[in-house]
Amino acid sequence: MSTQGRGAPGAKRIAILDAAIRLFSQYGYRRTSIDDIAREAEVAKGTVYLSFKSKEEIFRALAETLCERVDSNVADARALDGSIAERLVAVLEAKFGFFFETGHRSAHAAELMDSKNRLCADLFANSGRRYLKVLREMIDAAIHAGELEPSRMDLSSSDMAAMLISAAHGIASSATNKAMYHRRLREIVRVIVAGLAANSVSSAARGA
Amino acid sequence: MSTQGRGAPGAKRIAILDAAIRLFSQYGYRRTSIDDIAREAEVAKGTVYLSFKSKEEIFRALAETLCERVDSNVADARALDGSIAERLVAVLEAKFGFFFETGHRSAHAAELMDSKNRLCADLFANSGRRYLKVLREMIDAAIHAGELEPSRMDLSSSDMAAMLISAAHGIASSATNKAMYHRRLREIVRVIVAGLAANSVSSAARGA
Amino acid sequence: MSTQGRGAPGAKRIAILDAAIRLFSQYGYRRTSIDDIAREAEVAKGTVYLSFKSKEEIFRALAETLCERVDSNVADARALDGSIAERLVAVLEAKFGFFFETGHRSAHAAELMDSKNRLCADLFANSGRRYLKVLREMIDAAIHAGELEPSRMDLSSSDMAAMLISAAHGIASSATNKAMYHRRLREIVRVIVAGLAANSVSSAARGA
Amino acid sequence: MSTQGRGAPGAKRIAILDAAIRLFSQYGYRRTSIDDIAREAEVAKGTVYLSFKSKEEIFRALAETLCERVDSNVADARALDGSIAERLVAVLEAKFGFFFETGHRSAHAAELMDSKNRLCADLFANSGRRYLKVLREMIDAAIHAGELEPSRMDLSSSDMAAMLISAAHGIASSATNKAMYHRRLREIVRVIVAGLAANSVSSAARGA
DNA sequence: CATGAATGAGACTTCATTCAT
DNA sequence: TATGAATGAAGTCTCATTCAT
Repeated sequence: MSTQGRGAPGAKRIAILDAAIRLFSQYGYRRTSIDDIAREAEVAKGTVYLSFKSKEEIFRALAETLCERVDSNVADARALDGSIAERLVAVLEAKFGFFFETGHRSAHAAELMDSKNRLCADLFANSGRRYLKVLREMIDAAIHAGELEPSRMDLSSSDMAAMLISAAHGIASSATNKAMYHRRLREIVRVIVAGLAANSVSSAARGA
Repeated sequence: MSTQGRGAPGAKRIAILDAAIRLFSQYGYRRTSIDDIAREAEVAKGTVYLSFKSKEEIFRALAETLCERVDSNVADARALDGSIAERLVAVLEAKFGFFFETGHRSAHAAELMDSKNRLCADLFANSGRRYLKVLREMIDAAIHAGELEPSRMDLSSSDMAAMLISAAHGIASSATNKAMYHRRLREIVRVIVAGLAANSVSSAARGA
Repeated sequence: MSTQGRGAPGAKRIAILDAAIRLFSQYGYRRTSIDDIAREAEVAKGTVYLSFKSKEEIFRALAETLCERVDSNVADARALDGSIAERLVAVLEAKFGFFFETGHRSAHAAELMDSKNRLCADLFANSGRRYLKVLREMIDAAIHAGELEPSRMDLSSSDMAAMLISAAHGIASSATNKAMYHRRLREIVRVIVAGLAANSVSSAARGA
Repeated sequence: MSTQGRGAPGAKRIAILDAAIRLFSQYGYRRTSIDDIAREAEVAKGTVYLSFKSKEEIFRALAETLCERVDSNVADARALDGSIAERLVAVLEAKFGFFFETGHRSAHAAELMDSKNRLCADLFANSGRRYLKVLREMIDAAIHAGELEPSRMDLSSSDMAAMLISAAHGIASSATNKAMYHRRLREIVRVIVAGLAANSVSSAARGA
């Protein structure tokens, strides 16, 4: 703390955000006190209030950072090559993978991105809308390319997108580490794609 | 002394649990105070401590009650007739439907059944294991009956069971009311069943 | 504290108010912490919040009590006999005498009744209006009785009432104990009455 | 190093004092933070501590300045011509008029000159003594000149001086602007002078 | 059994003061 | 001389838990 001096501007702010995401993830928002955050960030309690007006604002800042990173990850993932299933997995993982960033699924990570969260409902609602659009466009493209045909099950591309999001979300709740999450996500996406493939007689379904 | 005996023994206890589940669902565990619960249950604050040693114990008792009800619901649902997809939907809804019991998804209902919850991890772990077994048995039966063939996608019946649970869980997070939940659950179960059907050429896939 | 048990209902509330008025008088509102009040009242900090929702509410309750007592004192004083000067002194002392109730003028007592105080401006404004009316009525009666004639100095009975209030207020600021206050108040009232007597040739002015 | 020397030495100190008196007057001592003062003075917070050792010292410096200005104003006022009443009004206004310097009575100006203020009790005590002496000398001169005769009401010239001070002080508490203050001060001084005139049969009292 | 007044640890936030640059 | 980031004591308020009645 003393060693960095005026080192990087905003270094303290970042240290505080880092500490906050660690603690919020592990203990939840309410169980994490400003004192805890300050101690973890190795700054004084008052220092926290130089960068953030309130505890809620720390949360919002975290949420913003998260949304930005997710948007960026999603854009990268979307540009990858591969089968529609592979690409969907990549894009879904880009959004939900951060749950496991610290190595294993953190008990309260979900709280951070709970779209019902009153502290940043607007933020996540916007991010969610953008994301849904991305998925829908990918699915529409795959429909045109003859890879998918959700209408066979009376589903629109929006329905399918929502289904994939729910599935990825649900898996994040039960997986305990990134590898497990990745495997299960791949499995369910493959199954859903198989279920909604253009003619399920082809490809994976038939195996031949 | 005067009021006692009037109701069934444990009437107060039940009133407290009822109040607690209402309040926890709506406001969350931390934001609900013992005072709130006592007021909602129309007993004195001290009375709460006659039935429960601590706030955490109220939570555990609630969790136990919930698990029992889920077990009972699941047993009922399992006895129903119908296609494998229909029966799976019924059994999944028996477990996750309580999210919407009050009419619409309560903001904090998930918290109550978060298997990561330190307050009753053991409880939910056991309940979850029992439930997984039920699903696996249903799936195994369907495999024997030639309705399902998850191995075609390199999945065991356990894998498929876990996949369905994740899917149901994920949908509960995004649906906002029971009707929406039911529709989406049916959709994803049908898609998964289609993807893992014995020969996907048959049934839903082919339509014949 | 333990000895009074359920003794008098509201006993704690009164103890807290007593402590508060002592401390506010001596140290001022801002310099007195809730902890101080609780310690002085010999209750726990939380106990204070059973009777009062906030520190401001303690202040308001104090102000209300004060206003009521002043109103009552004023009504009593008004009923007394004596010369107009004597009766005015009594009525003025009924309102401003509490400054010295604890024996000597408390450093911050004025703050409690500062009509500019945002915490109870309404309270004091009303009390002040009632009080001004009382004085005006007394003065009007004395004018009709031929004892006073403020119009000789181009003053209305309202002007004279305001003048007396200011005088009493100003004296309260400089006197250091009740005896001194009483003496000075009598002096200035006698002088003002002399200055505004019906014909200043008479009575006190002439001495004959 | 670069900016220094640009202004007069002590320019910053004066800017800080100016800012402080503005803010203390408007918000009171406790509600005004060093940050506020620094911002209002357009210097950095640390700079405040180059000129003043503590917040209290700012207050003391302000009080000193105020006392000096009052002394100077009083000396000027004393030199004016006019009746004894007019001269007393001028001298009283010289001391108490600053309450309204900003146009209207500032909510917390009184706090600055509260003689009970522990931060500068000595300062104000001395200033007060000097001021009392001035008034007493004026009154003594008027007594010799046959204009006043407080002894008729058993008052010394000191008593009369204290009475005038209290009156002026009390009026400052109730007046809301300079015009109102001036009018009321004139009224009460005229009444007091009438009450203590050499022979109240004369002058204003008789009108003839 | 039932009550609710009482407790006190602990939460969030403010702000006078210091100090490395 | 000037800066402003950093500090931490202190303040207001909440709430799980206890206990005398």
